[in-house]
Amino acid sequence: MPRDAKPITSVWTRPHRPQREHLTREQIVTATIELLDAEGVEALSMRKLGTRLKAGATSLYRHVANRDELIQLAVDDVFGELDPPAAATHRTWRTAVARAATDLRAMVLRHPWVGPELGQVGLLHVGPNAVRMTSGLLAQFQAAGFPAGEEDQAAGALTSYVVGIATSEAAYLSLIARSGVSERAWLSDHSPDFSEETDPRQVREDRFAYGLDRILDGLAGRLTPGDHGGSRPYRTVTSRASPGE
Amino acid sequence: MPRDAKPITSVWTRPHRPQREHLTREQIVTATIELLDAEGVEALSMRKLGTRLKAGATSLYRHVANRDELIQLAVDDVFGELDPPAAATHRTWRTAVARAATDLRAMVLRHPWVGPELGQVGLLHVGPNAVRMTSGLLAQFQAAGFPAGEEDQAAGALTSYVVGIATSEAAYLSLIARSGVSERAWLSDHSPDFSEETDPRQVREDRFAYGLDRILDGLAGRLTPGDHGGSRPYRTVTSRASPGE
DNA sequence: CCTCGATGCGAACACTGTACGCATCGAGAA
DNA sequence: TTCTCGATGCGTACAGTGTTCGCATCGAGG
Repeated sequence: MPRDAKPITSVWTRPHRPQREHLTREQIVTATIELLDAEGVEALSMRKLGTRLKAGATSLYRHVANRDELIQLAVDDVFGELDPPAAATHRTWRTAVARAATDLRAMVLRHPWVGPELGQVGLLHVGPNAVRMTSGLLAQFQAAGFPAGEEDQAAGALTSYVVGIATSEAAYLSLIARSGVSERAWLSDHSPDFSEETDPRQVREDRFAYGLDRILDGLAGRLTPGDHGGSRPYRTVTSRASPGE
Repeated sequence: MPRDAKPITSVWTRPHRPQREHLTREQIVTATIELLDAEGVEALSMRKLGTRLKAGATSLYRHVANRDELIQLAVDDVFGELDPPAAATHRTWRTAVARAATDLRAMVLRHPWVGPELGQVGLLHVGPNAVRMTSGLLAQFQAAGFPAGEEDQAAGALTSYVVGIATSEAAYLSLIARSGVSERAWLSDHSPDFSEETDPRQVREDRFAYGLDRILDGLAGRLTPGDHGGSRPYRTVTSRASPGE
């Protein structure tokens, strides 16, 4: 023990009680999600998060490598809110898939920051909860009896649509929320042809349901009753020169 | 003029030549897009942008209000790369729409930062170029002869899918690019079942085409030859308790 | 009781967006 | 020509960021 120590603070002013109940990764992630939900991703700072947890900012780094990693953890955590997609059969696949899609949309709307974040990190390398969700969905398409190797593409198409529309919905809602008025008030201010009678929330839900049903229609066309795994070509129109990458 | 001025730098050291060819908003936006394409949205800083333009960082604020506004301008600018969707008829709508979708995907892949940014700001309030694109698409659906009031939802469903899948594709590609290896090498390292013969780019294009064709199939189901504007109910499966908002 | 790894955290560093005020410009007025 | 005045460039400064480092303190195991 070096004796040339020169304590500026006396022994008595020095804090003594336990520095802190130990932090947990779970606690941190939970607090992160709260903060993200409340103030958005730009407003998330390690120091703010620290004080919210009654801890020093740099203490968080004992449990989490990065701000980025922290956000990834938060993303995967909210995927845990979705209960694993129900098992389906050839007869019930459509309802099951529609339900999973609706749940996913609701989750993205509950956490408006999730959409953009998914777009920065990709859906695959997100974490166990996200994986559980996507593979559950895949299982539903397999149970539906899609041609071999096509289940992937079907599931991917569906999630792309859901995440895409829900993300833009969430952005729109956050924009309105930040302006402080109700959606209805905002619409009658900004949209010339908006009837006071229509329920904007219902409109959004109908839009979502419309697209969802069209996709399910299109996918159903790849199924014939009793056809389990036959192979037909599916390219009809598309495919052109490849985009610059 | 106060005479208590105390110039530290002598008159001779003071710069004299024209401070700068005047900056333009266009120049700034172009440089912004270059920087965003090259290094991503996190790496965009006003100072870096300034030096790249051989200008002081704070000079930019004479032409642009915000970093955020700057990014919005960049987003709208890249929408200008898309030529306005071609006019379509009842017979040609499918090819026309497919082409617009493919172009949009290519644009998002060229500028990987666009997807997430769209998810933060919403597609509508982005700018004239984006508006031109969406209304061009809408016109194609109108020409196709969709039931009245349904063109909106059709166009929205399609763009949601395209933006959704292209954004996640772009994120995946950026991830690989940052790791420094080719997509093929990355896949054979990270994906257990990956045959060396398959062309990963083709796979992605097929996935995109598959989903696109399914949506177009589903939408086509709402059209009957000669049916221009009749009204049928479209809800089949969906609609449940509304999500928490 | 002592030791030692795990944990908390204050201080510091490099960097960010941006407000402010001054210096300088160039076009039009006198 | 000379003067003026709005537009433009930019140096400085401030509050805030993520993250590293090293020390202080803890609590479990010998």
